[in-house]
Amino acid sequence: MPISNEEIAALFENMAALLEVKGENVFKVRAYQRAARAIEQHPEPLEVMVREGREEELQGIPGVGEAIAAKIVELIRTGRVRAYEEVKAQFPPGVLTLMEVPGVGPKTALRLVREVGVQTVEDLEKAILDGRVAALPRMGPKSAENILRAIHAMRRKERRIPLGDALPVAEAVASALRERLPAITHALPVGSIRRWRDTVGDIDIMVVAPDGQAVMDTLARLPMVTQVLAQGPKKGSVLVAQGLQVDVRVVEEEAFGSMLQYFTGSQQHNILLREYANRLGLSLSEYGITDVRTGALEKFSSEEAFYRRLGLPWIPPEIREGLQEIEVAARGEAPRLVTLEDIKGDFHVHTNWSDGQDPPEAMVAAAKALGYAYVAITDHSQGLGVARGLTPERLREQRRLLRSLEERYGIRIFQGSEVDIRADGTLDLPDEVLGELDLVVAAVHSALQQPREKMTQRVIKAMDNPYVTVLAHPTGRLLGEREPVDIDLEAVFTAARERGVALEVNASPKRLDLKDTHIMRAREVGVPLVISTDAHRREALGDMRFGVAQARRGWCQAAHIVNTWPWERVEAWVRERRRG
DNA sequence: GCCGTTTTCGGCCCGACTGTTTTCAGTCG
Repeated sequence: MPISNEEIAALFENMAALLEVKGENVFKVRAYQRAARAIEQHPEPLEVMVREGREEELQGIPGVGEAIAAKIVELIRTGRVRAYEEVKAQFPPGVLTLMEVPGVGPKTALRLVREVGVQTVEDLEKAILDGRVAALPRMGPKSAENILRAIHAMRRKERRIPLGDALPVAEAVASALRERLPAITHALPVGSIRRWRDTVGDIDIMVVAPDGQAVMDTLARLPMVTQVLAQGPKKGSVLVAQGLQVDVRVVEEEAFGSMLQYFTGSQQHNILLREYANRLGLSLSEYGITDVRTGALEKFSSEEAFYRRLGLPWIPPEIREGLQEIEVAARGEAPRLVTLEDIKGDFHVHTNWSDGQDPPEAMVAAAKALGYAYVAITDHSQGLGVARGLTPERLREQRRLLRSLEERYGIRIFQGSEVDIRADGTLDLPDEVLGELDLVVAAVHSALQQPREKMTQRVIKAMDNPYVTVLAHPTGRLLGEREPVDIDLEAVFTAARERGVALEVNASPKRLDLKDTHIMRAREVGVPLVISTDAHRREALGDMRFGVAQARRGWCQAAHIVNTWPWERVEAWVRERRRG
C-alpha cells in the first residue's frame, strides 16, 4: 500500500509537535512544520520519486534538507522513522491528542498530562468540570473555561468547510459590519478565502476604519454572532452559525496595502516574504515596511506598491502558498495565470432533459450572456436512471433542438453526453452513438468503493475509447460529504497524456475536482485540462470563477486549458483524437 | 533542521490577545 504525501506530512507535523513538547530549539520545530506543509502540497507522490530512485530530488522540495530527506526515504522503504519512534516513546500519547484542542499548546498539554493525569479530550473535560485544571499554578478559572469552550467548539465543527459555504457567510458578516458602522470604508474577506482555497478553516475579514474599538463593539453585537472568543482594539474573533470562527482585523486607511498583504497570507508565504525582505535590510509587518538601518516605517496604500518596494511584481493570492512563488517572481519568471476572461466556453452543462433544472434554451442563453463562444450540453447517459439519463433516441431528438438554438442564439453548441463509466470500465452508450456527438465527457458515478487497482484500470479503460474527450470529476469527491475514490492519479495522468484525453477541473464549489495540487501535477505531466461548471441550473454557469481560481492555484496559464481555445481548434482537437 | 545577491556558520517573521502575572508566558495566525 503506497504512502501518500498527506500521510508523510502528518508524521512530520507530529514530529514537530513532539519536539515542541520536548522543548527543542523552536527553529528546528519550525523546520519540521515547514517541511510538512511543503510535502503536503507537493504535486508528485514522494513514494513514486523514491520508488523510481530519484531520492536526490527530495531536497528540491523547499524546506527539505538532508536529514528530512533521509527520514522520508526511511519511511517509504521501511514504513517507519526511528527518530520519530524514539521521540514519541518519550511522551504519553495523550499529549498530541490534547494539543488538538485550540488554545492548548505544548506547554499546557504536557502539564495537563503530567500534573493532572489526563490523556484524552474527555478526561480533560471532566478535569475542568471538577476544578482540577483551574487549580494548577499559573492556570485559573478563566483559562479552564476557555479550554472547555474550545472543546465544545471543536465537537461542533471538526472539519474545514467548503469555500462555497464560507464565502456567503464572509460576505454577510462584511456587509453587516458596513451597514451598521458607516465609518467603515472597506470590509472584505481575506485569508484563505481570498486565496480561493477549496476549503477554509476560518473566515478572515479585513476592515478599514478610523476607530478599531467601534468596529469590535459592532462585531460583537452582530445578530449572527453566537460567541465572542477574543476582543482587543485591533483584532477580534467570534463564532457564527455552525461554530464557524470569524477573525477580524482593523487598520487605518494608510496601511491598507500592507494589511491586505499580511492578512491574505498564507502564513508560510508571509514568513518567506519577511525572510526575503530581511535580506534586503527591510522588516515587514501589517503596518508597513521598516528600514532596519534607519528605523523608518513606510506605509502602502496598495498591495502592488508593497510588493514593488521589495522589487517584486504583485503575486496573485492564489499562488501565495509558500512554495516557490517568491523566487520565481524575483527572477521575473512569474507565469501569467489563466483568467476568467480567457475562458471561451463551458464543456459540461446539464439541462432538464436529464437532471438539470433549466431547459436547454435557458442554459444556452446564459452561456451566451457570459460572452462565451461555445457551450457543450452534456446531459447524463441512459444508465444513470436517477438522473433521467438520455437514451440514443432522446439524444437525437435533443440534437435537433440544439441545432435550432445554435442559429437563434449565435453561439456554437456542442452536443455532448456525460456518459457513465460502468463498473467494468465500459461506457454506457455504444460507440456509434458516441460518434454522433460533438464531444464526450466520461465519468464514474457508481461502484465508488472499488479498490485502487480496479478503479484505476476502469478509468483508463474508459479513456481507451477514442470518443472520450474529457474525464470528468476524476476523484469523485464531494467536499464535506464524500471522500475521493481510491485511484492512482499518477497512472491516470500518464494515460490521459498518452491518449490525448483532457482531465476536468470541475468548478462546482461542491466538488473542485481535480483539486489544486492535482491540477499542478497534471499540468507538469502535460495533461490537457478543461475547466467546467457541471451546471445543473443557469446560475451555476457562474461557478466558472471557482474553477479558474483552482487552476490558478495549480499555476495554470491559458495555454494549459482547452476551453480557452476558439471552437474551431476545439473541434479539430476532438477530430484528431478520434482518428487516433 | 534548513539555508545563502553578506554566509557552509549563524542566523531563523512579526504582532495581537488572554490570563494571571507585577513584567510576561503561552498561543495563535
